[in-house]
Amino acid sequence: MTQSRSFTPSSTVPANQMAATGPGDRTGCPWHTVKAKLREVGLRPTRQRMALGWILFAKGDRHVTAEMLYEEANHAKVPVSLATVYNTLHQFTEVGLLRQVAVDGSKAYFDTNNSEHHHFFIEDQNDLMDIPSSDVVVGTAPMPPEGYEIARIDVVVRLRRKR
Amino acid sequence: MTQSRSFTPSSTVPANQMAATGPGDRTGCPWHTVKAKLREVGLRPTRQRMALGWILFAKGDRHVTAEMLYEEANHAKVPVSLATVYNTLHQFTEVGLLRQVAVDGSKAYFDTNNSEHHHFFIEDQNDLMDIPSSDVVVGTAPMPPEGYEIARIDVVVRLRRKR
DNA sequence: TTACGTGCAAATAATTTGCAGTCCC
DNA sequence: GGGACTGCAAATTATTTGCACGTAA
Repeated sequence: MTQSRSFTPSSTVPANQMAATGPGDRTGCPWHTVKAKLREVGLRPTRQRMALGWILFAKGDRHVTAEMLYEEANHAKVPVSLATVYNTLHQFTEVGLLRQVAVDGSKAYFDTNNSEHHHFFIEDQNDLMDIPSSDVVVGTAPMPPEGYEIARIDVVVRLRRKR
Repeated sequence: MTQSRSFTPSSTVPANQMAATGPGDRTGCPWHTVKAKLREVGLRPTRQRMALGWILFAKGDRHVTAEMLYEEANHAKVPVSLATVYNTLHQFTEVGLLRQVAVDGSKAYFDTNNSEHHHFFIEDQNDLMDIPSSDVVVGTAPMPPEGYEIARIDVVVRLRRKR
C-alpha cells in the first residue's frame, strides 16, 4: 500500500529564491550563508547541521521527508544518522527555518519555504509541490471560536492522474 | 483523550433486538438506518460494524481517531478489537461513509461528514471541529499541472489559544 | 576544557497483517 | 454451509530517546 518508490528529483527550481542572501555570497554554494542562518537562530553550526542545511537551502524550495534527506545526505558522502536528521529537522522547524506540512500519509514532510503558500499533493506518487501564491485565494478567513486566534491556514489540493 | 464527550447509550432501548422496526424516524437510535447505510454500500451489517456505525452516525458530525472510537465502543459495552476498528474505519472511508482528515499529528482523524467543508484544528488540544461551510471561501481553485485533476481541496485552520 | 551534538540501538506509537475461529446470509 | 468478518498477536513503519563518545567555542 505504501509505495515508497524513488523520486525524480524535482528539477523545477524557481530562481526567484536564489536572491537575497547575505553579503559576500559565493556562486551557488552559500556555505557560510547556511552558517549565518544557523548562528542567527542560535544553533551551533556543526558539520552535520551545515551539511543538511546546505542540502535543504541551496536548491530553493524543497519538500523532504526525514528518510529522503537521510538518503540524500549519505549519497552526498555526508554520513549522518537518521536520528540526527530527525533532530535537525525538528530543530530547524522550531526556529522557523522549516515548516512541517501535514498531508495525509503517515510521513511528515518538511518545506524549506516558510512563507505563506499552499500545496499540491499528488496522491499516487506521494509528491508535494508548491502552489504559486497567486493561484489560491482564501477568500474570507473564518472567524475562530471565542478565545482562539488563527495560527496558520493550510491548504492542500489533492491531485490525481487524469484519465 | 481530549474528547471528553460523554456517550449517550440509550440504555432504555435494547437495540440489538429491535431490528424490524417500522418507518418511525426516531432520532437518536437509527439502528436500521445504519443497517440500510451498510447494505447500500455493500458491507455486510455485522454486529461490530453496526455498533461502530451507530456510534459514528447517530450523533451527527464527529471527528474520531481509531483509539477514541475503540474506547468509546468498549465503554458502550460493545467489545471490538482495535484491529477491527481500524479495518472498519478504512472500509467506511473507502465507500464514502467517512472521510479521513490530515492534521499534522501522527494520528489519523476520521470525519463523519463527507460533504465539502473544512476544519479548525486546535493545536494545544489536538481537537478538530468543522468550519461552517459558509465561513471559508476558496476563491479560485488553482490550476493543476498537466495531466492531473483536482481530487479534493483540504483546508485546515490551525488555532491557538489567545493570550 | 566543557557543554552542546551526534550516533547507535533499543523503545514507542500508530497502524497493518496472518491466520484460526465466528457469524451472517 | 460457505465465504465474509473478527480477534488476537506478531509484524511494519515512522519517529523518539538514552547514553557513551565526539567536537565547536
